[in-house]
Amino acid sequence: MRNREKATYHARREVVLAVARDLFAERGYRATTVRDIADASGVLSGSLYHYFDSKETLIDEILSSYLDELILVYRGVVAEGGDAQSTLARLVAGAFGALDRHRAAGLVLHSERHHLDRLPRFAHLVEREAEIEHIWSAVIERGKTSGELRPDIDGRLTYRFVRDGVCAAARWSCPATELAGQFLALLLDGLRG
Amino acid sequence: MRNREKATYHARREVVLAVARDLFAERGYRATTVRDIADASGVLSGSLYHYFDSKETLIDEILSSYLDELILVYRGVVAEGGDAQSTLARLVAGAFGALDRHRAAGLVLHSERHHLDRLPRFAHLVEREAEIEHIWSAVIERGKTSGELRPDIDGRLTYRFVRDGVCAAARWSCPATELAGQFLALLLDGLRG
Amino acid sequence: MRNREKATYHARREVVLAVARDLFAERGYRATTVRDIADASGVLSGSLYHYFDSKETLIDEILSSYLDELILVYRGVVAEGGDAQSTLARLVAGAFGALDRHRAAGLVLHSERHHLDRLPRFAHLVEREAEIEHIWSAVIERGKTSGELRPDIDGRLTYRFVRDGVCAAARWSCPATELAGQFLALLLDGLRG
Amino acid sequence: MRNREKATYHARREVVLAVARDLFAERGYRATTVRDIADASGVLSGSLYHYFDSKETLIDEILSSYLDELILVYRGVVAEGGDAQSTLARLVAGAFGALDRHRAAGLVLHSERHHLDRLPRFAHLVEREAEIEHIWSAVIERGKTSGELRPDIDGRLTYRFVRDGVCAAARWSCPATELAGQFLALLLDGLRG
DNA sequence: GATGAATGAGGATTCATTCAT
DNA sequence: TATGAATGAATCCTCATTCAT
Repeated sequence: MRNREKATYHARREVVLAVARDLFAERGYRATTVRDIADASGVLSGSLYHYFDSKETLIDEILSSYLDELILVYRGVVAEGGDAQSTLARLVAGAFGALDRHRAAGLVLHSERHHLDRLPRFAHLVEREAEIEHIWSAVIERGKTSGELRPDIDGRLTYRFVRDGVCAAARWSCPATELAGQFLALLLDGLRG
Repeated sequence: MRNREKATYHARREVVLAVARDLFAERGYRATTVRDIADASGVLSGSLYHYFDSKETLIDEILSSYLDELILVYRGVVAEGGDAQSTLARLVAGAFGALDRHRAAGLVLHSERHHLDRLPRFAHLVEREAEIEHIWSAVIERGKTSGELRPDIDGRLTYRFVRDGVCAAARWSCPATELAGQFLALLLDGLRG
Repeated sequence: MRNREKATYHARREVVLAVARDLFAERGYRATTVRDIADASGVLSGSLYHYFDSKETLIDEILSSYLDELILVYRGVVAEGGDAQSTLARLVAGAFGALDRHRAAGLVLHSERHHLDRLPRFAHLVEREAEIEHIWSAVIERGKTSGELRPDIDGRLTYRFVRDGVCAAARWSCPATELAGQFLALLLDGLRG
Repeated sequence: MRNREKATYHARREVVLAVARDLFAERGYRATTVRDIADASGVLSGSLYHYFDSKETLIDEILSSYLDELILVYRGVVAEGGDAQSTLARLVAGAFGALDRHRAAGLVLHSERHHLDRLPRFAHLVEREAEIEHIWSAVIERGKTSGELRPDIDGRLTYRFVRDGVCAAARWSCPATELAGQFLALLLDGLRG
């Protein structure tokens, strides 16, 4: 039956994707071979190409779905309104929440962003990250203008610290909410409190 | 003359090392081939092996000299004494100072630490990083005990944020001292100031 | 069909193995390149790695199957019982029989045993050869005790002469049974008869 | 002074030759690199080429001096006359005596004869070995004709067993005279005595 | 003579991808 | 749709030999 076939196809595609996610997270994108993924998925390497055009398509889907969610969440946070501080709080919470659901993507992005960014294939990653950076920077700059946040700290720089700190956190085994809490505390009030 | 030859050898070795540093920084360790380095150094690939046993030796030397300096600097900072806040200030300054002189090492460590850590060849990196982590954690914990620093933030987690933030900063084109200043301000007092 | 595919795979694997056997026999193990084997097998060099993990695996399989058969044959001979002389006769016959079916293995072992024995990968060869040496020595020593064989000749030394003589014989174009006959006559009664 | 220089040159040449002998014996010809020899000789690799045209020249000299001596000894033995048995006894003694002074040559010849024989460069080895084989065969055939030796054993085959047995013996740590004695006893009267 | 850096062809191995079945 | 053998370019590394100094 047509539907059953479609469902099967989709189910297997998801299995492969999930396996790839795990392996990329564990070993890194480049260190994981297509055959590794096929073996761990219970299919043969040739069959992978029924589901995905290439290894790049695979990681692209993993990364894109992370960035898509991230952008969606961030846009939602900003749309909700509120002062800069509470917005930042919700951005941080959103960041760790998304990371929790896309650990592999966070890890790969953290480890291999530089490498991937050089490939034309992944130009759209750069664009998406630029939008994210813009959202954060805008919030911070608004806080500086309103006097909520100190004026002597660069928004873009701060975002970068945040971005890398969040991704790095994917490597640590610690509940997302706890990480988010500590991170926010540090970000807003610093070690001196 | 003997001395001249030695000097030439050393000079060319340094050229190769510098070229490797640049390429590793730009493209990443794995994405840079031995031939890339040879080409850019103006020698044939086989000639590289006069200077370095292997590609791993090359990156090892780059990373080790960074971590060696880092440990030296950090030990000096701690030995100088002072309260936790001033110690942290000097640790941050030291971190950015060392990074400035070892940009490639910082970048590689940031991007490929996960991959390198899995190779037995680089077990010593893990050890060295553990010592560094210990130094930082101890300072933070001391500050918490003395009341200088807030007690609700985990020292090890904080160090990890710092470590990744600093390494990530190697990718940004911004003077080290400015980065250090912003970073320290953020670390101690947070965005709210 | 599944079976057909398996059969094809196996058949081609055997082709590669046979080609490797011939080339190793003709040129020696080290002097034969993986590409030589691939070319002579009608595949590309990369394809060899579907069938064999490495060049070492290839020679290992060739040598192991020889030694396995040799040990099986020798154990059978000893289990059959009989006096020392008749046992020796059957050992010699068995040696030349196995050599006839594993000429390449005999040649490689003869020419490159010293080299291979130094590689950890081939430690098991040493063990297997030790067992073979033990079987032969035991038979000779038993003959000396029973008075069938002269007491002034060292069993281990004799076995070594036999081993190298047999392997060397693989290089000569002469029917195995004739070789075995001449060899046994020489071994038991010497040139003087 | 001219003589002094010549003497020095000759002395160093001998050192290199001796070192090469030892390394070839220990590791085999192909497994020993020119640099290994240079290092162990206390010269630099480039300097080796003042003394020897090539690695092949080096092994050639080692092998040739062995075969030269062997031929000289064998010719002397035959020229001395005597019956076939005593001639054989002196041939065996001569073989082990020469082997004792040229262990490396014996080992290399044993392990890599097949490989070297394929190179045009070493065609003369084949010729020299043919002469040696001729000498031995002639003695054995003479013994068969005179009735001293049994007529059913092929002379050439016997010589081959001897040749390989002797070379193989170079690998065993056992005094040459003892080896010669055991070998001769086995050769003439066999295990049955 | 002596040096030792430089050469460059050639070695084994890997792996994303293709395609006939 | 699924298979899995085949591809072939690319990778790191080796080493006998040369040659400017």
